[in-house]
Amino acid sequence: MRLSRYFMPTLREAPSDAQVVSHQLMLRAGMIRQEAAGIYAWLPLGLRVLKKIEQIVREEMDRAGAIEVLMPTLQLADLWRESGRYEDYGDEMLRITDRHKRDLLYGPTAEEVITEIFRAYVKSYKDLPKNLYNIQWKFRDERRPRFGVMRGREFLMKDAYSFDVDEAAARKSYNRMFIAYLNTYARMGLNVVPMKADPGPIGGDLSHEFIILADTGESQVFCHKDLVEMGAPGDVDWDGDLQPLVEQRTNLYAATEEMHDEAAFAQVPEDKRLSARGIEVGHIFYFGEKYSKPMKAEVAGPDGQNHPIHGGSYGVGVSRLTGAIIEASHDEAGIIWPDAVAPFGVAVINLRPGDAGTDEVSETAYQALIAAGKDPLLDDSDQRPGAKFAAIDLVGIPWQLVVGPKGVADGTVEIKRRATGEKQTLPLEQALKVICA
RNA sequence: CGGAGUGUGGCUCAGUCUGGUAGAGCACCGCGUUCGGGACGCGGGGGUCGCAGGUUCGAAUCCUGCCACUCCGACCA
Repeated sequence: MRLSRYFMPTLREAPSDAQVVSHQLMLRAGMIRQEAAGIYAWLPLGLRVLKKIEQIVREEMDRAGAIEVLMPTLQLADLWRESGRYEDYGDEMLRITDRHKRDLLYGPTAEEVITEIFRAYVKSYKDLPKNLYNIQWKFRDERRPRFGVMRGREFLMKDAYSFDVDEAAARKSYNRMFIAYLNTYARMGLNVVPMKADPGPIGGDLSHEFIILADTGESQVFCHKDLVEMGAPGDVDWDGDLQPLVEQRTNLYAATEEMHDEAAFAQVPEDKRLSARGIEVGHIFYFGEKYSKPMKAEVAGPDGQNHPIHGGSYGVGVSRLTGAIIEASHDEAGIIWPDAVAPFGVAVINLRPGDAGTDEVSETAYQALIAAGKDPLLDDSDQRPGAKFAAIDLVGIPWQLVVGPKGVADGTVEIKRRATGEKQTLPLEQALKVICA
């Protein structure tokens, strides 16, 4: 992409509405524009990041055996009356009436819809297990939206739903998602810690929040240090026994403030106790027959009788992650994108557009990087060098390849790694090798 | 939903107390000098001062009502 033809409206100063750093940086980098409280338009740069995060989530869901569907944003109120949640959900649910005076709602989640779909087609235990997910916009009319896209009213969520014949089978489905989540966040360059969450009315131990550690996180969290460094399992035998991998994590102490047990935390060796700030970026739970019973999602068992299925649901806040990653990765100059989610892989900065030498070298570099699949942004804009450096630092592109008249005269370019600030002056061929390594 | 605050060009803000021709910086347009970490000079364009009433000869400014947004708290991908 050539910056001169792109739409990347960066701001020198953050709008005063924005208080948290990720929100300020997203506005300054021209990623989003607020249209109403908790409702945002995604501008080209923001959309690129959002799509990359979404794609990572999708790939890891697919790898773990989940199947993608797409459910509507608008749902029938009658379905929610059936599950008993229509009245319970309260003012957070955005209720809509169509021209026929039919009650609709903008989905805050999709247990009802997916259960309706499932029960229409699946009738036998032989068809289980199944895990269906979608990545769709949700709306929750929060009392107080804040923190930019981290607590918007409209947000993009991946929500997966598992269907199993009994609790033991549901636990296996749960474990697959548990591992898939670890892999998902690791690919985004995040340190994530699964923490025991309030299981709600169902009880049991099958509910975890996935928390990334960031100094500006909104909740206080406590955990065993080893969890942070443990890394992700990667590809595993998804049909095998995942319980040991899960227990390797759940056996170590980890809890958010609400679930914190000071006595249990005191059992953790002192040098392993970590008390930090965190942001919730995922939540998984098993809810048994909560929806299948009232909504009659049943399959025939080997005994020939119908049994309600055992369900679980698994959420990832996709739009929230854009903000959360920034909270975890930024400096005074701006955003520092992990390579996997960066809007562009590298910025080629032509310091003197119109100069035959810099134009030629920039163009050569740009074409080579396109060919290498590095998705480059060519800054061919007519601005002073300082402004260009500041803008590219701000938007957080992982690599900068700087083409200036001085370098062209000695046959070199400068490359800079955004995360470390490390600079190298090299002939173009070598610079490209370093970036493409 | 309780408490606090803010609405003035695209962005940051001054002006409001004490009513009297709407301002600055950044951004934008033109010309010139510049050009390796957010340059400088000269000239220019752009604002129903959140909305609606009211007071007044006269309202960004005072009064009333409403709306929007932000922050703190209780609740949440």
